[in-house]
Amino acid sequence: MKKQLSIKDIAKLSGVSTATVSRVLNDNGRFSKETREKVLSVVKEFGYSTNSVAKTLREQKSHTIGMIVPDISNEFFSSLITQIESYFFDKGISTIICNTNKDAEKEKAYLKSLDAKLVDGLICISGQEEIDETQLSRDIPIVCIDRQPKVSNNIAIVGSDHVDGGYKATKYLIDKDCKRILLLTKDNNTTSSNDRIDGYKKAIKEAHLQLDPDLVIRASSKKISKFETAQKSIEEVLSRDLEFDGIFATNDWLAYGAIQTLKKNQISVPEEVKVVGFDNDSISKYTTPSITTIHQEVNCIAEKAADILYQLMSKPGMQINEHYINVPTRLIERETT
Amino acid sequence: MKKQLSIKDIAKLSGVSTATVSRVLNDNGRFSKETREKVLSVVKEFGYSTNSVAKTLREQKSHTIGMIVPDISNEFFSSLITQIESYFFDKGISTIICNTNKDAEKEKAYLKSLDAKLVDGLICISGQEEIDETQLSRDIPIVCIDRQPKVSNNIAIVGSDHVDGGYKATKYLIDKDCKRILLLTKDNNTTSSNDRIDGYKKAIKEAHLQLDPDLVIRASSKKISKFETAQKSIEEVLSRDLEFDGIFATNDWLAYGAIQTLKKNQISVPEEVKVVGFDNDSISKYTTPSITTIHQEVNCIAEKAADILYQLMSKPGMQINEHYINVPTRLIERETT
DNA sequence: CTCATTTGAGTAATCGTTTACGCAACTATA
DNA sequence: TATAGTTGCGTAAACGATTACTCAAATGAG
Repeated sequence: MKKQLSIKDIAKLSGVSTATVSRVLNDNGRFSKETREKVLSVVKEFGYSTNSVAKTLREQKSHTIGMIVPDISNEFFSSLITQIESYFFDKGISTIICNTNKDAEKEKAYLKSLDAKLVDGLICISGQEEIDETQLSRDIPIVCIDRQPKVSNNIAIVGSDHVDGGYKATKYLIDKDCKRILLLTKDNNTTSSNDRIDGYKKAIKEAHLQLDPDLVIRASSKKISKFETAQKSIEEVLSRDLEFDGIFATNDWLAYGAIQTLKKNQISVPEEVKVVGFDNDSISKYTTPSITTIHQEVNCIAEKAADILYQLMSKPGMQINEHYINVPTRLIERETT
Repeated sequence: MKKQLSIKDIAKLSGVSTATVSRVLNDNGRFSKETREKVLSVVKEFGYSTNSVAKTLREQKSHTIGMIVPDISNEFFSSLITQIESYFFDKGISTIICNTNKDAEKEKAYLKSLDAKLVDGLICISGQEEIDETQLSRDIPIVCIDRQPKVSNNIAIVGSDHVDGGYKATKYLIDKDCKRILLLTKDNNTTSSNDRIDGYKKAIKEAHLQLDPDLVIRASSKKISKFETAQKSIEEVLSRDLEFDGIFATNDWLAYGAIQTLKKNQISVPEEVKVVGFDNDSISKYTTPSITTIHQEVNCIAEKAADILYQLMSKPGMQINEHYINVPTRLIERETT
């Protein structure tokens, strides 16, 4: 049965006080070279490592950030996570990733738990509603990605310019001579997809095309994958004999599902219908035909979010000068248009 | 500036001692109905929530488990994570997910950090080497998934029966009349892929086919995606004019990459070459042709792992009776065979 | 040699909980 | 009316670190 060694044990073994051991380990305060050697050798020999719970309690600082994410299996999210986590790791800060599975209750619970764990910062990625930072017991620095806070007191919001992304995608289809463009999206209510839809509408209006509500499909995605959601929606649309010559899908898996369904119905892409997706997910790159899509600059978003959060954490009381940081998107032309 | 309330504040506000507040909040010990009401109302009014760092320090129990995973963007892993996390969430235990990005140093650092955070249990998923549980300062219950511990003292190892999976895949190709089956795998050294290869060899030998080392491709996957890895390997194989009529790829993205590359080279699947993948990743289901694959029972693996860990956590000192829990795989027939 | 300064290290308070222990005030029993 | 048992709650000691205060000893300046 292993027993964790405490700083007291090390103090006793090195013949000094706990204060001295602490000073040596944190290289903070005064001690002679000899005591240093002595303490370090004891630490090494007996394999002591500091109890970070006690350290956190005393310092009121956990050297840890929390990250709330709706779905780690989403490629865009997992890239963000990986990069942000890596950024903070290099600074000696560890990351607690909380996967809420899009469950609002779970999100609340995790928010509370992170708060109680004294995390030094918070990154909140996407989600159905605003993030409710009001229930936090302390003023924790927060950065949102593709998400709004409830009271945007001193919270930065980083994300792609989704309106412009949606606009670019739609405009591109229009330029390719599409007249009736189907908008395919899931029925969840994230700010990012709403923005993309706004971009779509903007482009349609600007081109003086008819904004046909029938062409806007908010597909229910209960318990089924995005692919299947798209499949079902397109089958349904085809059965209604609704005419369309272009599809803007608000993510690549929807686009992919749509394309496969069109194929199955002997409708050729891009000849009869052109398709644009969103996210530049691997699937868009590797499928045949490869999917024209709107690329989000994940690296840039991750870096900006991490940078801002780190600054907020380092300088308590710092005020954010820019609340919204919009990162431009990029259209990637591929075979579906 | 918000200041976190402590139990002392609540005690003062309710006119009782901290002990009583604690007893009420944990419903543990004796107190009158009136004090209960009083304390709870104060708690509600002032929005107190307990500091779990202090609680953890005092209880020597964090109600938290750690999970070490090489790559959260892998679909199999992210399913495991989601399910295990959900299992423990329901039991009031939160999960810290650590993404090591396949970096051994990072893994060590995170292991140490989780140890220092006093996690009550540990799940270690896959990885290049054995998990080095010897550097832990306490006896933390551990369950490995597709992974070996360094000293398998009292550690359960859960996972698919990869040998059998590899065998099934290969045997199936053989039954479909393939004579020269290419094995396509990444050059990383995980136990699971090694096992799959063993299964391949077993099937080949059993059928008295020639075990041609040229047919075993361990593709280098440095800095490129699995798809590209497969692409490169197959191009290379084709340029060598190596003959083959079947491919067993140790995961679905490799299979997918291989299929697309064959197509590009006017080799038809399944007519000229039949392909079997592994994992039953979404891609295998949704691509055309859909990929025959070996399904891993993620739900079952996740549940078993979680169950065992939870038991070990609940009954300290409990001995594991079964060290290896092998979950059978299932072949899913699709269009590539 | 004297007095001021620097150096090294110990003492004890603190962070916010939980809980063993003790004790007064009730309640119940005979 | 004693006495035993129960109930409600407060006191204080942990948990394992950090750090503000001390203070003796060593060092330096004049």
